[in-house]
Amino acid sequence: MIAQVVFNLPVNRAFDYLVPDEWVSTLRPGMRVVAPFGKRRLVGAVIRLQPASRIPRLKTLLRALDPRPVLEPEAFRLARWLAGYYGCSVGEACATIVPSSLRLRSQDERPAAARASPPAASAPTLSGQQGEAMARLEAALHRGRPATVLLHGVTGSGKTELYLRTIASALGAGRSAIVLVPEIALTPQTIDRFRERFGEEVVLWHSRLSARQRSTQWQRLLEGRSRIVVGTRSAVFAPIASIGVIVLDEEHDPSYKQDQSPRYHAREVAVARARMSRAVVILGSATPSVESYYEAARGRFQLLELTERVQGRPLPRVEVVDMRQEWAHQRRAGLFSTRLAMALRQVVDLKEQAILLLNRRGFARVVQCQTCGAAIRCCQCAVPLIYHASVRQLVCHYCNTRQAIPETCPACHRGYLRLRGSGTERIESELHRLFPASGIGRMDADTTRSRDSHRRLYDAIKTRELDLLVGTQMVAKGFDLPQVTLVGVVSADTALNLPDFRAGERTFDLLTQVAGRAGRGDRLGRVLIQTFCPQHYAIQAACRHDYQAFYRAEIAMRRRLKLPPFVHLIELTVQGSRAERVQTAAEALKAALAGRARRARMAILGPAPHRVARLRRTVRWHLVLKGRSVDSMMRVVRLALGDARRLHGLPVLIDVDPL
DNA sequence: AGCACGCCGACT
DNA sequence: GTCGGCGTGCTC
Repeated sequence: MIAQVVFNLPVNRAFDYLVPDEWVSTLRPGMRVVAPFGKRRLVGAVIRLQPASRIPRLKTLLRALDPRPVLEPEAFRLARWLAGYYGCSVGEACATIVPSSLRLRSQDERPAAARASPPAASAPTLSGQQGEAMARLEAALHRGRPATVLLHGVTGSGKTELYLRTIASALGAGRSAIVLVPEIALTPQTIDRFRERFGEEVVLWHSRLSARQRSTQWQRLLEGRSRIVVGTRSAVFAPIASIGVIVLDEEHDPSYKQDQSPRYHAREVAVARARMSRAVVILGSATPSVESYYEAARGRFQLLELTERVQGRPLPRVEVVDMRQEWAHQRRAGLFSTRLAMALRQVVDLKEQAILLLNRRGFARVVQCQTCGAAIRCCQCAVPLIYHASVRQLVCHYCNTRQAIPETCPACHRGYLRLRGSGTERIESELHRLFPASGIGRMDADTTRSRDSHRRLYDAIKTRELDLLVGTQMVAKGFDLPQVTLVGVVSADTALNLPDFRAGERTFDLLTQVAGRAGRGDRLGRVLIQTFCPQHYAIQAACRHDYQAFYRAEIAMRRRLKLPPFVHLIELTVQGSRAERVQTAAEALKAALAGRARRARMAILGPAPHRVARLRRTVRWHLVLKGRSVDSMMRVVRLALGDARRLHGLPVLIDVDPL
């Protein structure tokens, strides 16, 4: 017998192996095996068994890793879809679904224990609006056809309660559920609510589980002891049968997109998987992605809107501080406008709490020579180094290499270096200067490196150990802090001015989320947004808590510029060590695609140097393809790149629907 | 991806 | 005359 095996390699082919006689009767497609491959031994997945092969001299499989298939036929279908849509090999797709560190512990499989659906412990009564939405969700769930529902509800409108009830209903019908959250550490409250309601039925599933934890969870799912998976994006692949519902909470969150190959989006995978299992996808958000809202507007997704807040608490008052005027009057651009400084003073005097947002870490963004104007850049990446006062070093935010600040300018050897531009560390030190008696904390990637550090900071605010918290976007998410009465956005322009067509969407989302942190207690919250572009629609709409206004302006811009959701983009990046070779390959890639561009109805933009043109000494050029159909564009890409995804010997990275 | 083979430049 | 750079091609 011959086994066709795929490997976790950028080679979209299966390889044939002889199956040792001893396991002819036990080997099944979907099991992982160890196979000799050139001089190496690799773990691969058996995709097919057949009597013969066209390959003359076959090698023999070394051993099987699994007593039973870890990839069910449904998982294979998902793997094929993943490979087809995102342009990876079937082997890479299989490895994404079943990380090979995964081991099954025991061999016996007991049938799933029949259970009564759990008691709906302390389920609050629904508002009228929630009730109507619930009826629609029930209907969608029991129709037995795949569907996607976009649940658009302002913060505090009770989306989680609807997830819980839909899942209870699915369990009652003998089906299971997957709940995706952007990040475990940032959503402890959501997870607690699932635990409270469903207890042992819930397993946590995320990429940082140890091999042991993962195998325990796997076992629980396999035995049917747990039928709800809660986890981050990789949980969309959780090995769970007869799915009834897949929830994506905060569906607009960019962390649902994987940043390494295959660069899948959990939302797209969820929709594809739901289609295969006739399940319902619930996309929940207060600020839906433009893509999802557009799908809802054209009727591909069902739209459920929750406009009322459950406890009827008013949304906070949001004010824009026009920094242009501040500049005109003060003849300087301080970190805090007069209005923000006064508001902070008031918070401190009244012994309330405030959160400050600045979406940049470090102390100074640029270290620039006063004489020749050169900024100090990373020697491996084409980006300026960021000064971190906490470690007194210059840090590259791309490759993380560090160095001390030189005495004089390394370019002209004369100039005096100046720190320009602000990050969270500078805000923190400014707060210490202004409010020496207050407890001041900082929350960013640098202070939340260790395990639990996020929770510790959160607890410190909750217990009033801290009065003022400054941080990057992570302060905008998930917190429920009743004593916070003021939220200050130090600069709304940092997100707005990114060279990215989603800048407006990011800004609206960020401002809406952070505004939701103010006034969750009895006192009315106040939000101050500092900006040099007070008229921008994203800022204006965020001030009025008006998603519709934002969406109308944004979708008009997307339509006019032919951007997603009106087209799909595919980004192709060529990398290599030698600049000329990379550029030549990128141009050759364009030429290879150009001949078929018209038939695939796609436009080719570039080639151009990548936004970060050099990363860890690797030069990068990219092309962007624009077209209505990913399938037809990917067909052309596959023809141009061949099986190995290389051009002129250089690897080409494929990013479908880049963020 | 990794590994070998092969073909041209600077060293003992 | 060899060591080693990377460009090319293959792995059942």
